[in-house]
Order: sequence, then structure tokens, then C-alpha cells
Amino acid sequence: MVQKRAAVLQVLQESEGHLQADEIYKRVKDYYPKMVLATVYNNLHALTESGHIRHIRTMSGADFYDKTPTPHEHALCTVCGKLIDADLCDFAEMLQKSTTLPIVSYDLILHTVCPDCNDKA
Amino acid sequence: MVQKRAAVLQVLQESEGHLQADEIYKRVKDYYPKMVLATVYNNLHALTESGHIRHIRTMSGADFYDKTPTPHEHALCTVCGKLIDADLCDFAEMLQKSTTLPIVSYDLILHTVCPDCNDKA
DNA sequence: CCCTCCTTTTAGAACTATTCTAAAAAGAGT
DNA sequence: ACTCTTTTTAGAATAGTTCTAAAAGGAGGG
Repeated sequence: MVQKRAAVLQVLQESEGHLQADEIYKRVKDYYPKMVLATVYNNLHALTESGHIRHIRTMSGADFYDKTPTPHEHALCTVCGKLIDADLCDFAEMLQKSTTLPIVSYDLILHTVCPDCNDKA
Repeated sequence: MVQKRAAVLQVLQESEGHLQADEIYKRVKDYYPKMVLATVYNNLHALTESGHIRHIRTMSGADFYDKTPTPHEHALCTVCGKLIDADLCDFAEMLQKSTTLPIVSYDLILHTVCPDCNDKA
């Protein structure tokens, strides 16, 4: 029984989808006030390793953890800083067609204004 | 006369195109052995600000400086770790067509095997 | 039960690339 | 030469993450 790992996973799964380590830490402390940040990192690594979640690093150095491990693209809101999903249809194929380099994988993050912030404007 | 800034720029311009700060520091010390790393960073910021060079951060956290400031895409070789240019034709338009989110800008880095490493294999 | 082994957790130190600070030095303009 | 601004320096500080070694916890066998 790996309670703390389960708690880390649960916090992420019950979230909006994309959280940073310190936010996960804050939320998981509601259940386990004594938990230490290193444990959160341990478990985030383990969960990433086992394919339950996905690790996303932005160019500005912010690390997010994504409750959806399957491949999809992301966008970062320039107004509120939230990371949201941005499913781009047939992006991988389109990308490979536009270059002769063999594409092993790619890191893409769009900078956008998310619908929430757009509505407020 | 801003000798050290010019030296930083020159080192980058005479390079293969994409260098990390510590590599620039090493090379520029051949001209100015007493230069300090903070000066390299100062000047890299200033040169980025003035549009002479471009700052590229990869998802793994490595910061590269690019002697070509005009927009173009990049690829990171999974074998040797070098950052190379990867011009993708009409990428920006293509990207905007595939989503309804307004694209302010984007960060894209392909992971590839560069021609050099491919030849060696 | 109890022993052993393996995994998880903890506390806190360490790390590393970058940034900050305050003072010294250098340059430019008058 | 004087003043003002920019550049450079040395070294401390920062921040997010990782490492370390020890302690705790849990699983399974005897």
C-alpha cells in the first residue's frame, strides 16, 4: 500500500489537469500534513515512470504534471499562466511533412490567451 | 566601445551557431582571461535585448544562444546534444490552421538525429 | 508472530545555473 | 578635467530540484 503515492496521483486527477509540484505539495498536505516536498517529487517521478501521469516542462523552466499521460499538445495562457490542452489535429504528420529531419519527438507549447481570460477581456 | 560585449557577440558569430553560456564563457576567456561569468550573462541579455542574438531554452532547461536572431525552428540531436536549425516551411500558418486558440507565439523544439550523427551510424 | 528484505519516507544538505548586489572601473560628452 | 552613465567585477544569493543516509513501513516466508 503506497498511500502517499496514491494521494499524489489523486490530487492531480481531481485537479483541473495540470499542476506544478509546489501546488501538488500544498494540496496533498491537506491529507498528509507531515509529507515532505521530496516525497512529492519521488512520487511524481515514479508516476511519470509508470506512465500514470506526464511531465511537462515549459521553456521558462516551470514544471507541470499532467493527469493525462497520452500524447497531446499544450498551450500556456500569457495572461493567467495556466497550462491548458490544445489538441492539434494531425499535428505530428503535418510536422514530419514539413522537414527532412527525422522527428524522434517534439516539444511544443503554444502561447495563447485561454478562453477564460478571453471572456474576461 | 564595449569590448567585452563585442567579444561575446564575435565568439557566438564565429561559432557553429548555437552555444550555451558556459561554452561562450570558455571561448571568450581566450581573449579576456579575467572576464567573469556574470559579464557573459549581462552581455548575452543585452545582445538578446538589442536583437543581435536570440535566446533559446530547451525543455530540459539548457539555455542556448543563437547567432541568428530571425525566427526559425530548432532541433536538438538526441545523440550528440547539439542544437541545430530546422527550418519548417510555413509552419506558423499551418499551426494556426490546426487550432482555434489564438496563437501569440510558440516554443517548438524537435528531437532528431542530426545529419552528422546519422552519417556516423 | 517474528525475521528479513525491499520500498517508501523523512530531514536537511547539496547542487547548479542563473541572477542580484554593491562597489570599482571605464567611457562618453561637455 | 568633471560628471554622468554604462560596464565590469567578485562574490553572495536564489530557487527549484535532487541527493543522501537514516528511519519507518509493509510484504512474505518460516
